[in-house]
Amino acid sequence: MGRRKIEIEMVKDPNTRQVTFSKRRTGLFKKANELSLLCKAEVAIVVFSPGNKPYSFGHPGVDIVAEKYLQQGSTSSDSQENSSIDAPNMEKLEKLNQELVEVLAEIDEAEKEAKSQDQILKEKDEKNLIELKELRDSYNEFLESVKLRLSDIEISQYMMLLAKDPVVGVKAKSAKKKKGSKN
Amino acid sequence: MGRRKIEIEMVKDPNTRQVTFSKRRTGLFKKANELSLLCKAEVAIVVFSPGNKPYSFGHPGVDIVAEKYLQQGSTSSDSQENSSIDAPNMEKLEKLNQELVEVLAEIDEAEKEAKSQDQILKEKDEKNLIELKELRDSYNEFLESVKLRLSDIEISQYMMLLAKDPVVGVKAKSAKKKKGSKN
DNA sequence: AACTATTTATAAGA
DNA sequence: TTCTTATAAATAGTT
Repeated sequence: MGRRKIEIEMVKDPNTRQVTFSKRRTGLFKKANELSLLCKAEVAIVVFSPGNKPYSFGHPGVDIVAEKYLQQGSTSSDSQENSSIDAPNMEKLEKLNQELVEVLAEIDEAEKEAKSQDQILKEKDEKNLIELKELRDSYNEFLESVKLRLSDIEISQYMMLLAKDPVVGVKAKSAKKKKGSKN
Repeated sequence: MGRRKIEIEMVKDPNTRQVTFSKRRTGLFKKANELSLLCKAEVAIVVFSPGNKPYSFGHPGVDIVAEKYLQQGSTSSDSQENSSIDAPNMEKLEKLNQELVEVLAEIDEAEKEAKSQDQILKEKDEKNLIELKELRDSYNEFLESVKLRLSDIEISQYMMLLAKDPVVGVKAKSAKKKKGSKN
């Protein structure tokens, strides 16, 4: 899909190969994300770059999907009653995932509304200004939630390390509440 | 990429959804295969269809790649003690933080501009429209990067948790491909 | 399951 | 390295 067709075989030039990897990994993850959204499917991907660096994508989470797969894939003929991951951190991660899903849906909605506004705005400029402000609000809201989730992670294990490089101070301005649709 | 553009949201019609799932799952696996061949990268994908049926792809194999992940996840393999995070994970968080900072700055700027737009808009409403679009774009961009990074963090932690448990028997199921590869 | 009109991904190039 | 842009590839709706 580029300037010219290429054979699907190892790219010889290391530099080009790295570039190709980055582009295609991004594309792969994007596709995976779309698949999960369009079909309510759960997806988990793990990739090792040519340099052997690990990358992963998961919706609702690599851990969750992997766990599910392991459960079904290897009929739990376990000798232990240890069937699920038992760690307080796990709970936090799941919660995080849940929130992410919700926020994503919210953002998506806001985006659509913004689109439909596009048309209306061509006639009403004032209305456009209002929309911009609202979008900004939901924007801040989102940032805040992200910050909270990061905090959870920190608490789990990264706190100490992050101490020297604290999570961004999101200056949540007037993060009202989600935008209401008036149409 | 079809007769017409579609929104990335749950396909309502069950039948259409199933068809979409099949098509896109095939496409996703194909992309994964190309990535592994072009870049000598190792890839593993697990997907659950809307009907909750598992599908997987792996090169050289789901189990192999998963295993590798587990291995790397617990670098310090000589201690029963769960050592803290390693440098690579730390890097990811820092990178995430960095991006957050950048986006915040961007938002702030956009906000200011929006304000000044208040005046200009009384004369030029089109300009405002553009502003709205740009804000929305950076919005999506940021969302995506955060989402991907969160996944990375999740997997890292998951690996560490799992390292304590005996994970096994992932039987590579319907992996479409089966090309010969010198592992 | 095939077929295309279109959209999307991306190989080169800047 | 990030941004274009020409082209290849994926795929939504159709048959």
